[in-house]
Amino acid sequence: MIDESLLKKYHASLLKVKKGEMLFEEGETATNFYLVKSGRIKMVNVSSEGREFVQGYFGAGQSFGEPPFFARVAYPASAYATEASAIWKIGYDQFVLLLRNNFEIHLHLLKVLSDRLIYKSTMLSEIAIEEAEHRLSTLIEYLTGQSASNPDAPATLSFTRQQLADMTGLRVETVIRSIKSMEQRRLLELTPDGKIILKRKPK
Amino acid sequence: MIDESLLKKYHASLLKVKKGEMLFEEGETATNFYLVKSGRIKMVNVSSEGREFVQGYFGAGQSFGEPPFFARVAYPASAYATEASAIWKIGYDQFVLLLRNNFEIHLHLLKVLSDRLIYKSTMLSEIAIEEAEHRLSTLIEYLTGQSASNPDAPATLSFTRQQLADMTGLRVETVIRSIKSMEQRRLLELTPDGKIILKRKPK
DNA sequence: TCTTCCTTATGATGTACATCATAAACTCGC
DNA sequence: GCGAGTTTATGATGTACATCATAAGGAAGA
Repeated sequence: MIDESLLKKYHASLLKVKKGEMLFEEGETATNFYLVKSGRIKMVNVSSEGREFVQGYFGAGQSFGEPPFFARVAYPASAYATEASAIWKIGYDQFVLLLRNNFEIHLHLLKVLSDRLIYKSTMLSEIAIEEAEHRLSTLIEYLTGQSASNPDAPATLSFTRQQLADMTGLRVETVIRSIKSMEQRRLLELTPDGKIILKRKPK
Repeated sequence: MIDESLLKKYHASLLKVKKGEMLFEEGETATNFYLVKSGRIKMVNVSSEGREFVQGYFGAGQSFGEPPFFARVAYPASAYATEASAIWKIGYDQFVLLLRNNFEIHLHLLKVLSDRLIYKSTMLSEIAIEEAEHRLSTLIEYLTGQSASNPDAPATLSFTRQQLADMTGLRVETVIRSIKSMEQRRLLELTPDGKIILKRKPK
């Protein structure tokens, strides 16, 4: 969303990371604005008992880790590459300067954070007060909406049941059973190979 | 955080609401930027089975409902006054104009949204993967940090156990039992009248 | 001051989901 | 092209928290 020439103008540097490589860890202080040029980044929390919660996945064109960057506090989660990636990074003063000179980007960033806040608020209330199937259908609806270039096309989801579990605070077995049950009750559809989730007709 | 004369300059209007009055409801489209002048606003989601989840409380000087306003989508939660309140409201075009002419406020807003995003992310992972007592101590730590003017002073929390329950997705009885248990194990302290929670010594 | 509603409290019981176990299909790097 | 590690799958069992019930102490308002 931010032009590369603009990033270069404000002294952004390009960081190459291998699959599995860590970008930052929970607790570190945020000093850079990150933007994915290519690849895929995963943000996770790990509980005291070793359970994982995925805050989000970020692909080409998306920035991540902005909240602690702007709030100037420690990262509330860790980030690492799930595949070889190239990441733009830019320091605080330079980025603020960029914002000062580019109102539209500044405003767009407000929208990006707002979108994310809506997602978090939605999932927060889902996980807090709704049960497994409800949580899953809300997440699935959101994810299909995200990935669909054409909102009318029956988009297939490329997330595994394990990934859905990690984003909903459920366990794989529960996700597997819930999806199976929802499929039997025609609340969602599966592709012939049984692997990919299809969104049900939009209401 | 935004000067009143500035709000007036951009044609903000002052809205007076009585205790219990609704400001907007989940599903409505967001058309105004809201800022509390005085009083207290509560944002909540209600589940299909009638369970409540509180997204947040907002007092004097705080804005609320910005995410759907900037993202130009429907509210993900409802807001109402828990006491008689006065609220500044301002339309989209006017507010964008205000931002365009006031870089510091624009940047500050980025920080406000960032702070909120960090809170949501933190609670999301807590509720998803940690158990009751852990969730509660994280929330209590956050809330005491929020309200403490002096971070060293042993701040007392003025939230009821019901309110803590509504913010953690737990039920009152569980909060009561957890707090009692934590108090007995000296993980937190209670005031003599047993009603208010004291934060433990900062580590 | 009396009534009503909220808050804290505690015990008994229920349940959605986690956990543990086991396995077949599949995909991926070497 | 073959072990190693995912992914989907299903059954048996465990448990943290919810739910239900009941009650005493306070605050609020009429």
